[in-house]
Amino acid sequence: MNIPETAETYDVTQYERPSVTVDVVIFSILDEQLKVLLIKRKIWPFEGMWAIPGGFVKMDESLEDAAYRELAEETGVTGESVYLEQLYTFGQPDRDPRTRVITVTYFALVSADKINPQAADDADDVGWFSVYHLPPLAFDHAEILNYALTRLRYKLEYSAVGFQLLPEKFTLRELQDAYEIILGAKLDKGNFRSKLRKTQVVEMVDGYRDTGGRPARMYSFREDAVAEVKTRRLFP
Amino acid sequence: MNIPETAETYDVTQYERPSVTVDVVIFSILDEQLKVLLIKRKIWPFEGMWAIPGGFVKMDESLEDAAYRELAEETGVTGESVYLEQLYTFGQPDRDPRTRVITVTYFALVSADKINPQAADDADDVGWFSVYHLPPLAFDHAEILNYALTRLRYKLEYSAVGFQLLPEKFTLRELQDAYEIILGAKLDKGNFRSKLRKTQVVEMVDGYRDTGGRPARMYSFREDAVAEVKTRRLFP
DNA sequence: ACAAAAGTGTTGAGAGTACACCCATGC
DNA sequence: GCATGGGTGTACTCTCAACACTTTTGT
Repeated sequence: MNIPETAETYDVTQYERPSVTVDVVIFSILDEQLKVLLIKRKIWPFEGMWAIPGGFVKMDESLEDAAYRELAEETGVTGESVYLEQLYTFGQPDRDPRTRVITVTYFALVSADKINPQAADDADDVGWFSVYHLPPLAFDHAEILNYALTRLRYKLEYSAVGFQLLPEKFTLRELQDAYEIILGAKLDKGNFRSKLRKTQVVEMVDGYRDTGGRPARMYSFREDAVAEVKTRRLFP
Repeated sequence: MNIPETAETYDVTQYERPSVTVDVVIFSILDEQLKVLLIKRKIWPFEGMWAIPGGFVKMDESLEDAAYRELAEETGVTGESVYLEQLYTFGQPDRDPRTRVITVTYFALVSADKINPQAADDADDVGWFSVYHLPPLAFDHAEILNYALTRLRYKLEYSAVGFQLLPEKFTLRELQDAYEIILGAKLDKGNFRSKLRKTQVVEMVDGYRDTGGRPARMYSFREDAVAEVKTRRLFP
């Protein structure tokens, strides 16, 4: 071709097109561990290996709709009761041996009590894995998962997305446990609670949870709360 | 079709594919203002309107390579002397009237002294616009630009990307000016400098710049510096 | 000497952190 | 009573932010 390389001068429909998929890294807290949902591939390539759930974007659906669709197909969770955020787009030319596939990845936080396991076609082919004990993954999915985990931890530190992993009502200890599980570090109980009070992101609701000792008050997340903290500036 | 909706069971090559483009929001500081590079469209749709530079992703190049290519085509700037970061992927089904086009957007920071204007084909069709006085933009490019600006400001507050907008050697006043221009706020000279000293991201180099008063020492960015600040946590 | 811009120091308020202490329940 | 876990308070340290001050040049 001796037409200048300014793309826009071509007929857009003539271009060779890559495939586009949406992959969703679904996190939840199960058995006191941060887990991620994986599905076992049944076909070539990477047959029999575990992979992040995903699928092709339909021509008339938005990327976000496609992500919600994948989420619903695998967990049975629908609507706005989940946190869903676009993560990154991976597009190395050789990441899929079949053809050029560009994948737009999302990450989702789902509370364990909302998951509907029978939604998935076949139990044997769907599994929740601890993020610390992952099987070998298909494609570049290990890289994607690693990226998602980094983002989750980062996000957790300056916003209140952690609540999305808990049921409607929870105790402060349960909330702190969730944070400790994800961050992989112990937090100070007193400081955790005092800051929580100052930010006013939770409110006390009726009911107590029986534990080994004194019963714990139940709390719920305040929808109207400003759930972001002012970021510490590098330069003042 | 009565095959289950699990995408992977189909032949991947049979799927109808969207077009994929890469758009690059290129920022620089010119005339003491934060400016963005736009190009005037010559063809339908949005003929004659200004747009963010971009083009189709070739089948054998990575997304990042495509972004670097666009950057080089419009500014003449090549290699690692620019800051380039993936921003977000926009894919509303109706964002381009011609066909389904999914665009992976990047944002770039280029120092004014590196820009090579004659690289662009035609001067009339390329322009630097203040981010505060933008013309109407094609497609959803206003939304993209707005998103890029938010990210730039955000990024600036907790990392040292601001240096990418300055020449190799600069005075601390020039650095502070750059920050003030982008953030749209006055900063305290003393605090700016003392924090800069603590973070050790710049080092004094030979030479002085003549100003109205006492000559200013020249500084340069330290490549080995840790240019990220610990983010303030929502919960301790 | 004075203006102009570079460059440094001080100080009070508020955030971060470690840790100790009190409270309510079951056995 | 005592073990267990819930819940609060205190005191020290460090960062943040406003502002005053000193230094070096040109005219």
